[in-house]
Amino acid sequence: MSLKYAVLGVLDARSMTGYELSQFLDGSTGWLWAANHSQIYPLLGRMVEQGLVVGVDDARGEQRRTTYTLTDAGREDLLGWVAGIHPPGRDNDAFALQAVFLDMVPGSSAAQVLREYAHRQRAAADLARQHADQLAAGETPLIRERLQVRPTTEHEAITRLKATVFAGQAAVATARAEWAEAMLVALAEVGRLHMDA
Amino acid sequence: MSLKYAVLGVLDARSMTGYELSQFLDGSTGWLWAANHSQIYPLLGRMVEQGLVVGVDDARGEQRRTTYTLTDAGREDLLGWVAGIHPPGRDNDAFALQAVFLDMVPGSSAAQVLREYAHRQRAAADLARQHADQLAAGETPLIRERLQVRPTTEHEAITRLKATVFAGQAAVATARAEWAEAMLVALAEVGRLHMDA
DNA sequence: TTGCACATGTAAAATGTTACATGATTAT
DNA sequence: ATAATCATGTAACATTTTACATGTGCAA
Repeated sequence: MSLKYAVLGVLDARSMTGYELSQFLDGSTGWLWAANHSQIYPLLGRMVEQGLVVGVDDARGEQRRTTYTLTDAGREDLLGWVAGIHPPGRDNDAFALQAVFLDMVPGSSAAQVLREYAHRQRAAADLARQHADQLAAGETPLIRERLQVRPTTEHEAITRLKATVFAGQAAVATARAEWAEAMLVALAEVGRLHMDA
Repeated sequence: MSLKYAVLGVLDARSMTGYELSQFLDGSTGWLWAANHSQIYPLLGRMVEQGLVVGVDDARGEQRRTTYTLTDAGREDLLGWVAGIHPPGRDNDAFALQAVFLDMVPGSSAAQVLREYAHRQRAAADLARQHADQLAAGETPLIRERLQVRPTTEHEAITRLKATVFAGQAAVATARAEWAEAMLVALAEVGRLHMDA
């Protein structure tokens, strides 16, 4: 269900083609929801059927393409979801699972796993912090479009709230990195559980 | 793939029936991987075929049941996975997605969503902290069985590492709760974005 | 005797990933 | 010309959730 609202939420800022949407959601942008284009194209079709978006054929030369725009019904659906309280999704964490068995393997392997994870989480935290800063400066690809339809008096509040979301993501990623680093410290202090040689 | 290793990892501590396993993984225990019994029974069948576990028929009266035990091949598979570095899984976070659109709805709704989330994360953090404490005291359902097959000199190191895993989970959940609380503060400071009346 | 815990499965649907497939446009 | 980017889809597979389905053992 969340993918649907990720799409509606992006289209609320501005109309896009399926291709633009799939780039936005392809994971490399560090945005909040990642999905493949193979999920997005069929979903857009279903959403058109449901009247949540309209697709306007907008060919450039021979290159066919469709630009999707949020309808009032789509916006209503989005607002209902955003205001609602939803049951928590699964929070299965593959790293935690691996970490709890790390005492079974040589200390050098365990340390490698932990360092790699910590490194990735630090990188994720940096990305999120950058995003928060860009948002606060009004430099993200969508924030200007979003603000255009809102009263100027609200602009500061809106950017502040959105920036807090990404700052929070950064804080969580940092907590995760510190977690792995705490395990590295524990590993070093107690000495190698298994001889490496 | 992770479910497979969650099962192997539990069976490494002690043999269990499918029912016991599915209770262990049913989410209410606050363990690291949750799954339904409808996933576990077929998986156990496949794992028997692959020689990772053996199932011993162990009927109690007329009540049929099968107890599964890790094989050497199963343990080897587990150790290989634990020592390896794996690509990060999806970290799509439905709360973050909802949070970034919270400026679109009345402040009272937004505040409710944030309070509910913060409350849940505090509860999750408490559970993880409790688990860490129980682990350190050797009181979790599996830690004693696990330690039985390990030299006494390693016991402290093993429990310390495992406790750190759950302490880390608690820290991450706390970071998430603080995230939501930071958004509540931002919401209050900038005033209601929408009039509630 | 009724309900709960034990015990094991299958089926259908939703969701997500990887691979396959095609063609147009633009920059080098 | 040729490679990268734009643009849109389908197919196969894996994973997860929800529902359906059955039967035993035990305690109130």
